[in-house]
Amino acid sequence: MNDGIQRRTTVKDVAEAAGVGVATVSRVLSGGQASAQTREKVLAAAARLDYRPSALGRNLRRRRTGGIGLLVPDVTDSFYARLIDGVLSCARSYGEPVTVGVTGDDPEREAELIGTMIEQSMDRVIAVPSGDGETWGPALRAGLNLVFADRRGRADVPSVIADDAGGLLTAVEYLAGLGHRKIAFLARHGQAQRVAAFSAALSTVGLPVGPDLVVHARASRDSAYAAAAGLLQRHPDATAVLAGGNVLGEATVLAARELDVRIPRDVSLVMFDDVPWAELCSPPLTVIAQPAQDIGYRAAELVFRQGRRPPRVILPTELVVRASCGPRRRI
Amino acid sequence: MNDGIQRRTTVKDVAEAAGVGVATVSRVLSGGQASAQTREKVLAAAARLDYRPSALGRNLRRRRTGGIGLLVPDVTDSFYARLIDGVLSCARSYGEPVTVGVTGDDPEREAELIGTMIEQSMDRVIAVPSGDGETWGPALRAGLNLVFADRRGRADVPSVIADDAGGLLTAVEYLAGLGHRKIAFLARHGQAQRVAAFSAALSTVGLPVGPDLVVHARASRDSAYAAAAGLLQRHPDATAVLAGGNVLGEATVLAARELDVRIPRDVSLVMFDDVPWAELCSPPLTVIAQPAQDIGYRAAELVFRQGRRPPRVILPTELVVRASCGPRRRI
DNA sequence: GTCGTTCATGGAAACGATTCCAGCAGGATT
DNA sequence: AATCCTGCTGGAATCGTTTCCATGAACGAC
Repeated sequence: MNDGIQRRTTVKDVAEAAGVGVATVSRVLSGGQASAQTREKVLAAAARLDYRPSALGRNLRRRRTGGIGLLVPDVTDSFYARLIDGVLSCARSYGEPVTVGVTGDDPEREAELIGTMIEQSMDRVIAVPSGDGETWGPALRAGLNLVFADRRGRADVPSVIADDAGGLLTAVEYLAGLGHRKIAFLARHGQAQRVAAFSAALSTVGLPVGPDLVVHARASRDSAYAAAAGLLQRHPDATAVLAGGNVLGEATVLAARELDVRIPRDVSLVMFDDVPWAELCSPPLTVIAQPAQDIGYRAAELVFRQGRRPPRVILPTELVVRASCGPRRRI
Repeated sequence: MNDGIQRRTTVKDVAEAAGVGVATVSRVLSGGQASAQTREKVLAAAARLDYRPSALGRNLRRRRTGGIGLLVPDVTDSFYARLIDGVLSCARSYGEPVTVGVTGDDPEREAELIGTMIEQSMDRVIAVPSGDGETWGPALRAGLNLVFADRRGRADVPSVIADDAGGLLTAVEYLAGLGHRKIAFLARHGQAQRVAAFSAALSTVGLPVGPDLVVHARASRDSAYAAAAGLLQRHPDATAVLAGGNVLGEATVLAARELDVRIPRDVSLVMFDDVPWAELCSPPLTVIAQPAQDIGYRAAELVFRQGRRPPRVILPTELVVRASCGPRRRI
């Protein structure tokens, strides 16, 4: 029984076994020119020794890791989980590893993770940015290939996002059509853009825009619950709630039950992001579906693309009507 | 404006700027011995140049990447998402990056990913193993530090798992107490161990054990749905269903609705894994809660631990009774 | 027959860090 | 005063790969 740890077989070993120089081995293995005879010898030796080139050596020489870094606020959130899945699925076809970091929507933690990425010489990074533009300065200066997903952080970085504005407008029109005049928005920090789209949608349908109808929560479930409960209690005149994400939607349903606010009789609810359980929920939730996986996949495609890239990719959203909205309640 | 890409500042630059040798710089920065005066000079120069040691150089020299690899069947599954979160949270305190791969419960893909890990010189890997023992041979021979999570793949690898057997026994006792005699188990591939525990639980309570009451599904949601629907149709005499995971539970609820099988009137359901939506579901689901995040965290702790490690860590599960189980229906 | 061109090949440098080892200064001990 | 020891320091080797460059052979053209 041999349970000793083997020394790694290197290109040198293969060269020796095949009776050629190391340069030739490297050339054959990376598809360079070589005579058929040598090629065969090298390949045979490599197979015999079960040789695997060390990514470390290669990366050091090339001064970059092919791999890609991925920064999301929360892996537990189904939306980001699907986004990650999309990125992984694209990266797999390139055979490149993906390193995942969780920012928790905290710019400081984000900056920390960016530092790690730079240390690792990651040259491709996909991120759902939480920090302001300047957090990303060092990353850009280090020359890494950056793509934002789900949010557009700064104008000079390409981004792949869902058509928030379109989805929100459809949802607001739908709610307005049901007679709702006071619609609240439960947002997550970092969704400034979505909040702006909400206001724009309100004024498009001719509803008054007030900042007091926007409530913010942090990334955690606890914070979401607190914000949702606060919203329902402090705004008894709001007859409809738009939840900015599935965690917020979940929190709203829970808080409503706790406070004995019935959906959709007392308050209507539209949630951003279609998740499997939205249909299982009681009542089934009307949602603005987002192509989370596609966002991840497209962002990965972009980050692998060498040449010039489109500054922005916008993917469509869709309002899926189920049973969580009804006519405005009588006060 | 300088938007040119900077050359990386190396230990050599710092040495030059501080007027010392490279060895001294390295020593100061990694906490070795140095006089207070030199230390200060080096630190100042490093700060001035915004020096960040390259992980590539370090890793090549050390012949290992500190980072950890993490292999799960599916990031979209809330259970594994939470497990990942636990691993990330522990890894963060060590400042080490985590590379995530998706196996899809496919041994072949798993072997492929193991290859990538070895190429990357990852020396720590946490995995939810899908392949048979021999898939992991190369990894062990390469000397990497391996810990299994959620499933125990082979005896010579430490594992962190939930107390499946205990949870199942409690659930089966509960269902038997409600009068159920024919309990079906909807399992995922790779859950052989859980299936065995199910059989054991049945015989403990004195119910007949038949392999026909166990139905298998693959990792995808589609496969889960098909399996659930098949189970409900082909086993009309089964009055209770145990779903081996949250995706399977979700599929069972959907299939039941589609087939007009009412829960819990027609069939009782217990699902493995407590997810936030279990409470929102109609009816709220009785579940066997698993500490998914803890499993990940503990596995990460283990993989970082240098010395000898316990061969197995078993974390408790808990039956959370909600409203998806009722007395045996009359046929 | 000689020259120029093409092609395969191998040695050596480079990437950026860590670490071994030798050198050297300065103080304590005999 | 000679010796030893301790503590700092810097040069050089090393990790495993890629790639530049020089060398040599083969071959066609003049």
